Amino acid sequence: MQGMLDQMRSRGYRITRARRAVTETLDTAEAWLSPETVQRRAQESCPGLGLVTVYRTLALLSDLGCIRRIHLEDGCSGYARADLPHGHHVVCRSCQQVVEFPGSEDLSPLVERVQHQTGFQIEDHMLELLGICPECQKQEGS
Amino acid sequence: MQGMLDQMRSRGYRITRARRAVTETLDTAEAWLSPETVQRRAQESCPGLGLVTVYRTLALLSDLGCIRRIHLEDGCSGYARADLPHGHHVVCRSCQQVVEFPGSEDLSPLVERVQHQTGFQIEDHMLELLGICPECQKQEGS
DNA sequence: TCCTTATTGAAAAAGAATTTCAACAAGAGA
DNA sequence: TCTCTTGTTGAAATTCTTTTTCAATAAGGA
Repeated sequence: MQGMLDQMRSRGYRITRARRAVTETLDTAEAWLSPETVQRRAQESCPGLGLVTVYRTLALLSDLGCIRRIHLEDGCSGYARADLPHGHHVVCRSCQQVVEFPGSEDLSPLVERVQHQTGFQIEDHMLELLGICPECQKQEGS
Repeated sequence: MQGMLDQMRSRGYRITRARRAVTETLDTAEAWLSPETVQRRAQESCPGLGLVTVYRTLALLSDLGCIRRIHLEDGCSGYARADLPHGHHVVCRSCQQVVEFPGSEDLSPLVERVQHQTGFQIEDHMLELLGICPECQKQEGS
């Protein structure tokens, strides 16, 4: 979290109350958050925080690579902390919990194959795993 | 394409001029299409086709598994034909061309690993490769 | 503490997707 | 082929989301 604010600072962005609140909210969240949820939670430490500022800060943090958009069937406007430069997320379908996992060496053979078969020059990939987190598994069992 | 219409029919949906046009548009497209683009193209065989109907038909085809949403950095409202039950797409960054490639045996080790490390019960995944298609590579060269 | 200027919030605007509803047409049955 | 039922359509209105504009504010260097 210090990391996020530091990155902002080092790139010349000012550290405001609003940015601090949004950043902290995302940094301490276990789950992916919608802009509205970010606003609601961040308002606890920054009363009156506007949704516009939330959107702007989300864009900023996203540009800095500090957070990453979560893509789901029904909407892709959620965000979660991104600690790893080339990380991906496992997402819980029932409670929105997210856990990041590192890279994708495992993908190399696949990328190679597709590159060959399609002739595409592959430069990037997006990967996301969907499932049920341990906590929700327990609840389902009962 | 007959396939898409057949699926609709067999599930009791009526085959209308509008649905025929939207379905054909998506079936013959080389690239992913936005709802607006679908409308524009489909209107050639179905004049006056409304955007509302396009949205409805996209939702229907998506439910039937005939098309799949394309996820990109800046927006996820594109759709492309999905022939393979568990296929994924390679997407060209410069011209939006898409090619489907089959499954993900390659992913099993990764899924296993993440399952172990996080305790998540992983049920599904989304994967998309991004790059430059052969045609656009040539143009870049010149 | 002062001053410059990036940042903020409110309102307005723009954009995307959904709901409502009367008119229409697909297609089963006569 | 004609009729009738009912699913489907398009237009308008509505809702929801995101972006732009702009005057007021506050961050942080001098």
